[in-house]
Amino acid sequence: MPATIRDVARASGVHISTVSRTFSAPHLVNPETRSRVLATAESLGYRPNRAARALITGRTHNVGLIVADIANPFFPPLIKAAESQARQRDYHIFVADTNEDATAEEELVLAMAKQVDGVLLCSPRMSNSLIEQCSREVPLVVINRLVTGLPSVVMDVGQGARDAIEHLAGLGHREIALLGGPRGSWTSREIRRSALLAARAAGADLTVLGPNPPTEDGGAAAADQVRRVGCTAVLAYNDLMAIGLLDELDSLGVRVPEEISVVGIDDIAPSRRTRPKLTTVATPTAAAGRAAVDMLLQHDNAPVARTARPGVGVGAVDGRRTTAQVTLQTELVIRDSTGPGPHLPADPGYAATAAPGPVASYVKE
Amino acid sequence: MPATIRDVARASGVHISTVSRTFSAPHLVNPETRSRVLATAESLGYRPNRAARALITGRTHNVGLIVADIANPFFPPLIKAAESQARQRDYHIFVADTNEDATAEEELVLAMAKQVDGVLLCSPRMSNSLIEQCSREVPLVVINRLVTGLPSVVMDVGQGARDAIEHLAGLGHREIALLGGPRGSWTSREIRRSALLAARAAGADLTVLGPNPPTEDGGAAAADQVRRVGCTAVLAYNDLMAIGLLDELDSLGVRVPEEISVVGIDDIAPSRRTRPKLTTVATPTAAAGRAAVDMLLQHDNAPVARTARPGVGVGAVDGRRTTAQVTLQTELVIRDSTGPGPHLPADPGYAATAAPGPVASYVKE
DNA sequence: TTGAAAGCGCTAACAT
DNA sequence: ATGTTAGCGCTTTCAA
Repeated sequence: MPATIRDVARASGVHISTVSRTFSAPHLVNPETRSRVLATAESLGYRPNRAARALITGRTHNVGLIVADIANPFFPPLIKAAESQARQRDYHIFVADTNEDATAEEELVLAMAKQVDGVLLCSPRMSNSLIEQCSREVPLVVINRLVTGLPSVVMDVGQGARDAIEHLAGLGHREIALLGGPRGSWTSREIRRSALLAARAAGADLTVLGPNPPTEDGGAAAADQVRRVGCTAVLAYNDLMAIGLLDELDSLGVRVPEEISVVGIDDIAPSRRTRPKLTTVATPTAAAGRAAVDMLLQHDNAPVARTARPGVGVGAVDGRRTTAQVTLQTELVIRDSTGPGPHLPADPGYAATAAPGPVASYVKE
Repeated sequence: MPATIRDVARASGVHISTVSRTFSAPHLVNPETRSRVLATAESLGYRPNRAARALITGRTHNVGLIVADIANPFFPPLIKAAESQARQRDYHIFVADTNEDATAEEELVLAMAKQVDGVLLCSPRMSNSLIEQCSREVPLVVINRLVTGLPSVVMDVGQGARDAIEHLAGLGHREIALLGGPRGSWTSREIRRSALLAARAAGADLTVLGPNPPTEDGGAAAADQVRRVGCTAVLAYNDLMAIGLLDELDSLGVRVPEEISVVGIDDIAPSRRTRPKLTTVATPTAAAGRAAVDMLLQHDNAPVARTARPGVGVGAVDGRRTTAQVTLQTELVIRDSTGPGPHLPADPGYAATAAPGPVASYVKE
């Protein structure tokens, strides 16, 4: 039986609305009264019930975060950053996992809708039109997808894929395979689009494989295919797949980077410990989490259209959300899983860059 | 402006209480009326507002989960399992991160208290008495700590530490170091207690180092100390520290397991990819997450002491929570980071077990 | 089987 | 500066 606003009012000899003001509009209450109320509240262990408050203010001070797989090492840094940013602004965060299932996404958004002020939708697999539909139920910020009309945060994987392809082409690779990601992934399409363009520009052949599940197993399963297409370099949709591929190639006795070069995308923590260490495109996931929370809450400060009394107050404030789209830079991190290919020009400059060893150009975020 | 119960009542020509019953006590409403109400609700996209419902029922259908560090690979599988289990029972889960800061724990529990039906407190660093105090504000299930009077889920790290020490002693190690975990960790104390006992029984010396931060850096930082104490084997508080130690020993040119054997605890995903592959004690983290949710919700089915009308209903139901303590088994996973020590008996049986290579006895959960 | 009415804890317009 | 009052969306007695 936690203390309510009424208990505090009684114990400090004021009306409940004075107690209410003490917490939600302190400047409207006499300093002396305020400190008295605060003192009794403290002694009773009173804390305003946010759910009750939300019922009338329309602000829950909660945020939803939907990801494909909590245990995928790509997400925890993003979740952590989002949680931290939210808490700093006194928001709590619901986390949900779709298990890579597109149909679970809509259901989760709808289930959360009434309890949150907005939802961060991470790497969605559902269609754009369904996303738009969801956004009519609850404010949405989309991460890792560009949806016109909706605020979104994406990493520039297009640039990243281009950098990766150019890196490989510069090393003398002309036959490159792209391990595509899961169906429905905007990031996967973007990588593909950009990689194809870059390969053409560099005079290299790009064979697209997939779609594949974005897991180690997915990468491992693609190893056979990779060998069959006769490429000398591979760009994977993400590090997890690249790591799986690395493992499987090792089991098959294929040497990396001597026989095949491998590049990942994301720069998750384990990628620094593979043998050879993985060359990859670092994506600023923590920054993305923070940015998404900021975008959501920025608009969340404006009072919501609510009328405590019928006939009073305005109609629906047509939330003029500036639907900003934020693109965060990526960075190619050259480690040891990429080396010279068959067409390496006799240019000592390239050879030096290609030499195995930590020639990393690395910038975090 | 989402549809409310009133909109549905109006549109289907019944009183709001009938709509309410349709959702919370369907058997009390005429089948025909029910399907009509359901149909209009569906067409209006109506979903009961859980916060409003909670206000009167006292059940939020939310659960809090507090961990030390979301990005620590130990936690994501636990979070994922807990979330999945909770959702299956139609509960949502708040996740919060303390950043390994003991003082943040209490604040987080209190901040969540009103919005959840209970909190899962993971690997707490605060004192038992503070935990008990928190448990008066909100039902608690503690994970990775035994607190008398409170339901808790622990992994049997005592057994795990013993297995590890016996494994090392059996390999002929007599000088073993224990890399202690963070201050305030029950698990760390438990490992220490059990490892000391096992070492004595096996006739080995155990040097305890620490406390250390439970991170790769913490493990790396301890490498110097490890060399100075002149041990031939190390048991680390967790895999993260073991991995950091492995890296640092490699940089220092110390060969593992030839010069020093290393054992971790947890069996997090990256431990399968270290070179050499890490011998470790597997802890069933996913099972722990599920068990904790089950324990919390099991008691949560009983109606809460609430009176919709003054004078009616019973007083406080003195929640007779069966404060069960669940202990989950651990399992030693022998990989390649442990090998023969200086006192290895000339027993071919031991030698075989100690031979490098995957002699893994591995059982997941 | 359904309707009426009270109230969960809180905020906000209005009155004083 | 404080009190009064209505009501957020919902459940739950009680009466019909």
